[in-house]
Amino acid sequence: MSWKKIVVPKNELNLRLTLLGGQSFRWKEVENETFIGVFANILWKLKQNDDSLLYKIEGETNCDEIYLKMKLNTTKPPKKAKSKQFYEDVHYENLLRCYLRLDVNLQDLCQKWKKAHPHFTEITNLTNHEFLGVRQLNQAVTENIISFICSQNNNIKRISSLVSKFCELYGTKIANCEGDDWYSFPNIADLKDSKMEEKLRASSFGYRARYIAKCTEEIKEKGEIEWYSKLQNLSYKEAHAELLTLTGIGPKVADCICLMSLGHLDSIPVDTHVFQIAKAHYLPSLKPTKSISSKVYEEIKDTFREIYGPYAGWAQTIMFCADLKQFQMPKKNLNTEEAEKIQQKIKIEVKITEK
DNA sequence: CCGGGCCCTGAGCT
DNA sequence: AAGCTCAGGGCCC
Repeated sequence: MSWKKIVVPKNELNLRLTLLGGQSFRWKEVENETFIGVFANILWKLKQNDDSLLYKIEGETNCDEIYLKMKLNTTKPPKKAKSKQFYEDVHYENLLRCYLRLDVNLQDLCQKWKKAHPHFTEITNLTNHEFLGVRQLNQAVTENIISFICSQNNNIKRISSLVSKFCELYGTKIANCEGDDWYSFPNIADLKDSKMEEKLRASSFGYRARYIAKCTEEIKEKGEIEWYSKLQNLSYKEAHAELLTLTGIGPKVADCICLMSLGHLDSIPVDTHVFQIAKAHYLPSLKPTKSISSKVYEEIKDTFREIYGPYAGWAQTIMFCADLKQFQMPKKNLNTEEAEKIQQKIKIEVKITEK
């Protein structure tokens, strides 16, 4: 298959930050500006040029029906297609549009957010606007849950290795590409394994092994897709409360799941990092503590929601990404003169946006 | 409610 | 070189 394209201006999409910024842990940069990874049981290669997103299918197993049903409200791609090729292209393009939420106009949202609070203007200017292209991915629920159980007390690099280990253990091999074997992310039905906890411990999941083993069992009992669909249709608050009943899922991970795979885009995952951002720019009265109390947690969520509105979670993802160490501009490159110029520019823009 | 100790692991620092 | 802290938390008391 050759490269196919979807027209998307560059300011609507920053592929690297979107795929590698800690939302999903399944993407890898294989060569300059080309990314490879799996969703919906399909192995994708993605890259960008000036006005388009380019994609190429490197392999697939049976398409993930749960993903299709939950996200596109169908179990099969449409059959009216003129030819097989046409039918496939429409199918893949729809999936990719869905995964990247290309139906949402991000530039419009960013304009609103800039007006909503000077901090948003500040980070986008300081980082040369590249973070405005960070999109909120629409991920598979099971993958999202397990990935973020792995994320606790952990860093992106190790989370990625745990997630890919999990797929090797329980997923189906899709293809070998660029020297790596790529596997599907298993659904709950693929996880019939009474020895899961000890296997995961042996693969260095640590105490998360027990959480994953219990949690997946609990999801099975709740009915997996029926339960997921219910969570999608509930209000954010109700869905969040339901998720807290699962072993290994606390307030922060529940918010990640609401935001990243259940379509509750006003959900704000508050971790230590977001706490720091909140303290620095929104709630200076916050006192530094070792753990975030539920009262403070709610206060931070409410504050962001009030300022940024129904897509507040997406705004938070952009702020989080801009704050991630691995994406920060090296400060050495900015001499004081340049830094001052930028500061001046921000002040002017802030004044404009305040009006 | 709140705060603290504990849980696994590996990287980075001292 | 061993020991420390820290990293997108959660559970239990």
